[in-house]
Amino acid sequence: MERVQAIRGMNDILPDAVHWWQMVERTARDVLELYGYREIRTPVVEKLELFARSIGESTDIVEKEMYAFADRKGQWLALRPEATASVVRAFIEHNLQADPLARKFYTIGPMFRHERPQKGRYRQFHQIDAEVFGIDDPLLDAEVMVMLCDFLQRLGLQGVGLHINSLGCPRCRPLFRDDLKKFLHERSPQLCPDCDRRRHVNPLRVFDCKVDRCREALAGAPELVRYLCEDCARHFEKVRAYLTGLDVAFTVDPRMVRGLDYYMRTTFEVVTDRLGAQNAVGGGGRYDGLMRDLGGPDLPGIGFAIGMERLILLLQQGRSLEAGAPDVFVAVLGEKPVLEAFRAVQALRRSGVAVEMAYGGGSLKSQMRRADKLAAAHVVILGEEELAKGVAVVRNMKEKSQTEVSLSDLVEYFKGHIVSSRGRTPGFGPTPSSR
RNA sequence: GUGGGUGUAGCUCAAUAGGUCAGAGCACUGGGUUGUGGCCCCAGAGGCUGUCGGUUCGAGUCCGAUCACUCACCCCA
Repeated sequence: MERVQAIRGMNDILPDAVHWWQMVERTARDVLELYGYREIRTPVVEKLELFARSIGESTDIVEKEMYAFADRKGQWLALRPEATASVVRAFIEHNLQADPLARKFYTIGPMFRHERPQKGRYRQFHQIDAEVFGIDDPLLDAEVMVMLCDFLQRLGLQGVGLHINSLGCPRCRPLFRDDLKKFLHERSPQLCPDCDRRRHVNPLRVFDCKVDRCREALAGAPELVRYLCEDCARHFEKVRAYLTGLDVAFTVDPRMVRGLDYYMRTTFEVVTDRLGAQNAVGGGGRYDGLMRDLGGPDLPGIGFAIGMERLILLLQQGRSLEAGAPDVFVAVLGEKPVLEAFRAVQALRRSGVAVEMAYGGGSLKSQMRRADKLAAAHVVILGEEELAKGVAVVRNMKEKSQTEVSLSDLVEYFKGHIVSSRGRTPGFGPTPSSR
């Protein structure tokens, strides 16, 4: 029989990996809510037009990477390739500007892009996405980046850098664009075919080109920073000053351009050199004209997205997350203690201790083996002798020590002895709970 | 979308120049064992060698296609 397989580039996340996802999501929610962000959930499918208008008709995402299709009534829809457009759409649609609490949003979920799969790049991938509307103070730009760094640090992520740039605004960018076009026109013969095409549709993107020939040809090209209008220049300056003031390390990368048309002024990326070609772990920027362009109020906006697959790939390079192992394994010897053992197991579970037991009994040896395979931290042994005395033998598997504990004190005992709790990452220090 | 590499049990890998070739280790299940695990011993389960087609008396081994994975381009999170 031929078997049905998952779609190319769309992956199952198996139980072994799910712990990482939960840990990352939990940390993200903790941090985001600390900064005043509230969760919003929008549909995975939207009208195609929404993305065409926001991301840009001539971007690669819209031109050749979207999962677009007509539904049964012939309406053009698309699987969302990113989250910003949907969040902005929802904000406009529900008139959220009337709600003073509705300024900072986050959403976590799957995005879809039809690209050739590669390490850290999949057709269904997941993003943690944050958006803020209605504030144009550069203080916010800095805060957004500080939060991003805080989050990554909380996860213990190593080897990443923050790159920032300013793309100017509709007032100053056209000047630069024109000069750049002129420059590219002159250098046209030296450019690779891709760039020669790009210089017409989206000239800024030639800066992204990795072909040596192009990079050489670009030497002496006009630099965006020099074209920034007074407002943009001051804005950018303040962003940098705030970041420096908060001891956030960053690099100004004048050649960093983003692939979505809506970005302006501040843009930033968190990059790594440990993921091969997919070096961006997270990225975002300001998009002050977007909400107006989508038919809403003229409110500024800024946001970023983090690629969860990439993030988890990086985290897994560093260390292993021990999860799924029970804190305690209860071994029962003989028939009589079974009920008492079951009651103890339940009491422990209800107090937050993860407990497993041997179904079907068996020799102590076989139960110990079972406990070992499950990597239980402690084994509680309850046999007829112990039952008669009202105690249980508690063995610490790591230290190979054991003591007798009164059955009524078991819960108390483990509250003080559980070291590894679910979902925590060893070595990172405890993840503070939000409550 | 373009180019390179790979594809044998859950995992890591064997299988002389096409000819008992479908194997091993780990993991898994049961037992050795009615009171102290990780070792050891025994047994068991698990693959129509990614799939389809071709060459051949005969293909895991050669050829083609296809699918998947992977790396790079491209793109971006």
